Amino acid sequence: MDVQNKSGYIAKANVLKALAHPTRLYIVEQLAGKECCVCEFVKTIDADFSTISKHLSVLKNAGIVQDEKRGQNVFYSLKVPCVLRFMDCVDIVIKSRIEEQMQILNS
Amino acid sequence: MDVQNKSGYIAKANVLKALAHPTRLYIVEQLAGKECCVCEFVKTIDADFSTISKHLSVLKNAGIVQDEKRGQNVFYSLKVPCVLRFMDCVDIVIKSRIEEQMQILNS
DNA sequence: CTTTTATTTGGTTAATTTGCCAAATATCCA
DNA sequence: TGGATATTTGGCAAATTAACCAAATAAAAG
Repeated sequence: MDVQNKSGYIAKANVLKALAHPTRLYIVEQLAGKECCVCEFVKTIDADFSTISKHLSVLKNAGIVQDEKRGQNVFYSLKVPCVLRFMDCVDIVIKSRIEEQMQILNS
Repeated sequence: MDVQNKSGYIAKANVLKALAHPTRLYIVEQLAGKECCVCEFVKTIDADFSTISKHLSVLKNAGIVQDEKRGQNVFYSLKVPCVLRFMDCVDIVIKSRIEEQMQILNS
């Protein structure tokens, strides 16, 4: 890994790091195709609202979501919808792991 | 996020977490289409070989790569090649962030 | 203009991750 | 067998991340 590429890998890793949290994955999935108000996440996620706000800001800083204030509320939406495609591949990884476990059990 | 889905999100996040490190991203890219010996990573990555070995084991435990010992060497290969598709979308996120910076500068 | 509601920010502590060193393992070669 | 090479594992200290509480900010309603 030569020096000029190193910062590139750091930048890429930071994007993935922003997604690599159960609550943030949930948020991103909820944002598939629609925008959501912070207030909705506060209702459905079992965590302090300040914690939820910080998760949203991690996603925003990573460039994955964008926000817009309207009245008292802040609405978040996906800025780069291709992140939703990650989920399919992640599911394949998990399924492949489960199949492996099954094979071990049946042998 | 109801309770039955919670562990699903944790599992998915763990897969992404395994990818969310510059060194591990580099490793995964190197494994695109070919297998690599640990010894090659030891040559090209500027870190202790024990550190590299641990990164490989993180990827292995996540189910992303597999290993095979042949003689003195251990060869790693991608088990779930679809992870390579992540890179394209990550690049889009980063590009979109850069374009945004440009617009701010030009306004 | 004071109060209420929605959200963000600051600060602290606990948990997790990372990287190095040293030691253990395993294979190969003399 | 004994030594050299390749890789993994254990352990520890430093760095990063996460969660909560309390306080700050901002818009809306009374």
